[in-house]
Amino acid sequence: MRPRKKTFFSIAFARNLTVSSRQNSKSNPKFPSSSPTPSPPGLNHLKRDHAKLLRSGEILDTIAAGKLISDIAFSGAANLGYARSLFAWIQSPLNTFMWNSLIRGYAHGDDPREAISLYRQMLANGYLPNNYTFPFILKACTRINDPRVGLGVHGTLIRHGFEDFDPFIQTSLVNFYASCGSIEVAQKLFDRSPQRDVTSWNALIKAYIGCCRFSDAIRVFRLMQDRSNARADEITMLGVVSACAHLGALDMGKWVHAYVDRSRMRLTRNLGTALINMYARCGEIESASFLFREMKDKDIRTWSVMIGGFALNGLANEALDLFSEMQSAGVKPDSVTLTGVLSACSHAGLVQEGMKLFDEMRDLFLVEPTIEHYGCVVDLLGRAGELEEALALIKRMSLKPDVMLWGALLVACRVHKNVEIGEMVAKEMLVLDSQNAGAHVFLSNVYAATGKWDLVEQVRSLMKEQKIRKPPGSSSIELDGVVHEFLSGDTSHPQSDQIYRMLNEIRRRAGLIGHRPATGGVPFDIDEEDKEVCITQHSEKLALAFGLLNTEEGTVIRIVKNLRICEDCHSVMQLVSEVFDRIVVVRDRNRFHHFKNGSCSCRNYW
DNA sequence: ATAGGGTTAG
Repeated sequence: MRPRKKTFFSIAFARNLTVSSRQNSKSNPKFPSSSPTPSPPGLNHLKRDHAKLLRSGEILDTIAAGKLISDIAFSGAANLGYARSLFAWIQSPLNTFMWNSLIRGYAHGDDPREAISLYRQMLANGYLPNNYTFPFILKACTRINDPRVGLGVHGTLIRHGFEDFDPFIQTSLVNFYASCGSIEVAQKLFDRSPQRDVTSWNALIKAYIGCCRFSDAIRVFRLMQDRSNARADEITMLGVVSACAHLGALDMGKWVHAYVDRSRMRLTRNLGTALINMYARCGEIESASFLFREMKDKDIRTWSVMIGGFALNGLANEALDLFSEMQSAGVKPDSVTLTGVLSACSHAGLVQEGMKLFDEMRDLFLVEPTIEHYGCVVDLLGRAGELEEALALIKRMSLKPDVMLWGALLVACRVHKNVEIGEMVAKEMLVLDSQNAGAHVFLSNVYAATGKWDLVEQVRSLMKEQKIRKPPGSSSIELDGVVHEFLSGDTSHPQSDQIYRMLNEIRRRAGLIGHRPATGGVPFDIDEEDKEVCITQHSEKLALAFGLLNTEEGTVIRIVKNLRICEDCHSVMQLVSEVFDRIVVVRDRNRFHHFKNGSCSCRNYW
């Protein structure tokens, strides 16, 4: 704003602004509008409107003043202080619309708690909330980490008679309950919603994704197709594609891709990116790459997803090449991109490249290393056997190590069978999280492997006492669009007898060419999974047998596992790929293993 | 005069 154009009122108000706005409180208190920091976008225009209303006297008109407050409050979080001081200045009676406008602004801003405090003031001052108030305030409630406030708001809206008739409020409630983990309540409220349009369905799909119930998210999508007139839109598809990606459900994912084409939905940048991610997370890296090349406008996410996809599939060189290409294209890598590149290095054992990137992050890419980046590097060093170096890195970093970071080192200690560091790391983890199942299982396995049976008993009884259970190994495999899930030692599947017969057959044929199980007699055995279930019944083996039983010869068998694949399963998969002449693709917690002709794409480095 | 749903990560 040029100084000459300033009106008396805008200057007067700009002063007022410095009192209430945190942003400007550090700049020159006398002439904030001439301070070198640029005004938030649109502020000058709003100040002009404000000045005009003051000159004409229209500021006394409730509707005009309300509109101005609303415009300012929603013009960006930085202007909220301005809106609030105008609100405080208003002489004419306030109204619900003005309160709503401010609450909306704060609900979407940096400090949603302030929306709640305004809402309370509103009620305390005798203003009645209306149907618009509740979506705003519930938005704020989903963003703070305290369900009690939202529960209270729900109570208030019931008292005011707003429950079960307004679809906007109903959807806001679905989001709120989903945000605090009450998916059942969210589902019930959805069921009671009077009209379910595409937004209501999208909210429910997102609710299931939020609690990792991906199959249910897809089930909801199917219900939406079959039982409602709501037409899926781009946001629906983003959710469904994401669910397929998490599940590794390739057939479903392909179907969704075809659906997008068939319904002539535009393949937007977001949807394209989501589909690339889906293909990459289903192990179809060629399809991912093809789609990536097809896409005209890519953003940082598109690049990051593709780089991360190569990393996940163990294609480190492709990831690094694409990283260079991205920079040549003038796209600045962000924190997520670097996570992808570092994990590519870690999966391929490219220690020097990875360390170089890590050292350059701050200065060259202007990305401050986060605990996630440290996680990649600990993984990189640890997997390469440089456990001391990884430990030293954790010790000298300025961030406080979390359980995940120690966990990365623990995994490396297990792989390299390092008891000393491993024991120390497990104990560090238990300090941060005394209930951590992984650390307990590690210790118990270490003590068992080294014959310290009294200590084994101690850990075991402690776990039993505190009801600490490691999540069981689980593998899923998709057949004709249905995802079948197997737990370790599972006998609940209708085909269970056949599956176990097939497992015997696999063992017999593997034995013929010299395979011996990688445990029992092995002196040092500290796998990720509990020893309660025999490794011959690991979930990925059950899924493999199920796949062999139910698919034609030559069909690729795709398995997704929730934990890391164990050594014995890995070698069985290799053997099956040779003996049964099948391509087997396993996505474990960490990465892909593509088995073909008796060997694995990870080259036994994982 | 105002409302609800958004893809990436160890």
